Amino acid sequence: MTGRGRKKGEAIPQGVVGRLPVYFRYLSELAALGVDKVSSAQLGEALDFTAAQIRSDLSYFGSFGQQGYGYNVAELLQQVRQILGMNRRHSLVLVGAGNIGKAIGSYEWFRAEGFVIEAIFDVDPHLIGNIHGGCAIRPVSELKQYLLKRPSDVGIIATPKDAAQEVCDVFVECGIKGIWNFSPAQLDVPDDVIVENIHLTDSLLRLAFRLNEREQRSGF
Amino acid sequence: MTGRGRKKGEAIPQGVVGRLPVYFRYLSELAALGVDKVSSAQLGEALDFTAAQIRSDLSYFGSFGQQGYGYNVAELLQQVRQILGMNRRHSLVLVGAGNIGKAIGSYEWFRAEGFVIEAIFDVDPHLIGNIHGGCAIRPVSELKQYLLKRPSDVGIIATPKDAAQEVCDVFVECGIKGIWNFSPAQLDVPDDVIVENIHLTDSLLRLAFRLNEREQRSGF
DNA sequence: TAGATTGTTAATCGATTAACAATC
DNA sequence: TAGATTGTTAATCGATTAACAATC
Repeated sequence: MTGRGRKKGEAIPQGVVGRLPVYFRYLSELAALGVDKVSSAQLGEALDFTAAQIRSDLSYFGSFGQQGYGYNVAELLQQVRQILGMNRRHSLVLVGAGNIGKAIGSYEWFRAEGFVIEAIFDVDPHLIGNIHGGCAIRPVSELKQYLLKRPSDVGIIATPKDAAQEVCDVFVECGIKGIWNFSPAQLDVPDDVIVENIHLTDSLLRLAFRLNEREQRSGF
Repeated sequence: MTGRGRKKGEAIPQGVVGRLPVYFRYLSELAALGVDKVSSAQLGEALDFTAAQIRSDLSYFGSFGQQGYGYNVAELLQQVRQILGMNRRHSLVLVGAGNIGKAIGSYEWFRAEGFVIEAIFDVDPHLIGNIHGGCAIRPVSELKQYLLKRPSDVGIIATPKDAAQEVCDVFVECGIKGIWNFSPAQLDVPDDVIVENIHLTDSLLRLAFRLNEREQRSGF
């Protein structure tokens, strides 16, 4: 029931962390379709991983399958949820109510999974007071004061690059430990603060690189 | 001048591809600040990589530095641009004019770097004809016919999950070789088509996982 | 020249995979 | 029971790093 118990305390490799949400996403789909069992071989086939890798990944956290049967979809999904820390509510604050901010703020899935945006901030005086996803937009000058009264789990940065580090500093000062950064800035934070970046430009450039590589390969 | 020439033809490892845009981003910053030289040690310090890794990454593509000096920023930036395939124009079509679509469409940096959105499509009849970033929004029913007349390098999927595969299939059918996917769908494409995903939910879940892990470590 | 830093090799480290005993 | 599939070990593979000769 404990799986790879000997590894307790060891950090989980990046690769594993990266695949867990993929497992979650696919198991959710299977559950929604009413599928009730799945084997590591089937998961691997669908997600383009090897079966061994999936079993090895899961074994960092426990033993969730049954020999000769595979995994119960609902149960494994619940376990993955647990592993990802989804079984508690997370409070988020969002800074930046431009297009990206609005996109994030209106993603219903987040709220449904317990990631609740509690407040939205922006510098633009024209936006202040507007309601978005049930939240009034507040002036960013009040961010610090707000956070000191109502601590938050995650701070979202959806500002232009130039404002990003400044906002980040306020987050850190107010005790936020998780930052979700949509700006192209490379944020500087203390060791105990976790930053997850969505760098759109990096993503597009990786695509451009691979397109280019592909052309060289076939083109001539 | 050729660097690791012996490796010609070998595929470039994922890790290297992932770091190239980071180099590009930082070199752009240095160039904007007027810095004219940089060593692998300084790059490593700033970006949290080892100096050896940076030199090793670059050596896949050539020899761009000088012993005892380091790298000329402007020159290395130009080389990285070249490596990433940024020295040519890319045409993009965008499907989905919701918040995310609008965010992408209004990102000036893309256009400035030669990634030009040529057309925007949506299903919503209310949006048809609206101008966004210089583009009229067209009905998605015309997507195929449009692409057959005006081939495009990259197709962007900014639709809800349910429409994603369908749009993807049209892209593939019309010869698009690069797909930038913002939907949570796991797209099914032929081997010669490159998909670059921006999975917001995966990103948030990685953050949640690491926050959770952090708490276990320190919390008790 | 002396000092600095590259590009590359060899050594190390870590992640993936194949194989299989355990067992449902 | 026979067949299937797990969790885990050992082998393999690949990526990172340390070290250094080359040289600006």
